[in-house]
Amino acid sequence: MESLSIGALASQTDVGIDTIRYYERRRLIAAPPRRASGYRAYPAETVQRLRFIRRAKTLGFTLEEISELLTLSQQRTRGVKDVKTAAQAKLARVEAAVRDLQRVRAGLKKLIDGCPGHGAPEACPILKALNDGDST
Amino acid sequence: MESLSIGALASQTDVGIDTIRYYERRRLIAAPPRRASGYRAYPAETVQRLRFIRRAKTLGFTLEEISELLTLSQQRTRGVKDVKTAAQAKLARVEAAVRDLQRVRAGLKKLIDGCPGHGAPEACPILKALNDGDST
DNA sequence: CTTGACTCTGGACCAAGGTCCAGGGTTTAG
DNA sequence: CTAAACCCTGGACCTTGGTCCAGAGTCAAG
Repeated sequence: MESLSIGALASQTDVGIDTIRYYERRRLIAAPPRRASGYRAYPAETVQRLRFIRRAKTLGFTLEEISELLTLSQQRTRGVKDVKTAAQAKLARVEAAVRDLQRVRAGLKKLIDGCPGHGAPEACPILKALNDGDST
Repeated sequence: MESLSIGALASQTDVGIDTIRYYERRRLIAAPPRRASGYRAYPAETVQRLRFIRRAKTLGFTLEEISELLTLSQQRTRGVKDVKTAAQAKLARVEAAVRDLQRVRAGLKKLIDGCPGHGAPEACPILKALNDGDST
């Protein structure tokens, strides 16, 4: 059996050593067997697991959510349904976040477009809106 | 001169007492004069200032950024230009965040649409993408 | 005067996701 | 053999924006 030191694992997955140990504490990856010296000896498939985590993170999943995905993905058939459901729920949260940010974007843009960029503070709609309310 | 206790200020602005003291530590609001008892005695205009902060927060500004806005808005004419510039910079950051989230949204949606929702894990594009990469 | 509501300070604590450190032991190349 | 590079543990620390607490003092109403 090939086994990897934590350093080798870190460089193959581009995940920091401290982060790998942190994931172990968070139980995202199993505690690996140890050598006589106490060094962690990872089975090769841990590479896959860490890459899974990395990719899920770029999709915006939290570690908590990834933990659930990992558990679900282990179940042969039931898992697939639940994974899809979880992904759909996440999609809904992402879409809500997009809408929130777009509302903010529109508010900011409106203020900026109305601001001459010079003159007295009273003439600046940005300052005016912040001071007087009506910051739609 | 009217002056407000911290509790009165809190209820007029809908900002928590602890939060007001926190803003004082963060120097978003000036340390007010004290009564003989040590109680804070706020001038009436602090209400405006706290509302300014609240509105800027709903526009997505961080406390750090709000601190800058407040400083800038105090300067008579130079301030207006800089406030506009700061708002534009913030708008750019918000727009970048929207784009990031939309990229995530598209990635998630694609995976979900390709997932049958049942059957073997190998047939699920969500799990496949997370395991094998290519999670565009 | 008494009671309850208010305020003070300093510091601890929370989420999330790590990062870094000291003070050791281990492994490996030369 | 030695030095560099690696690894171990436990715990402290970071960011952001607060929130909560204890133990003490103060204020207003009745």
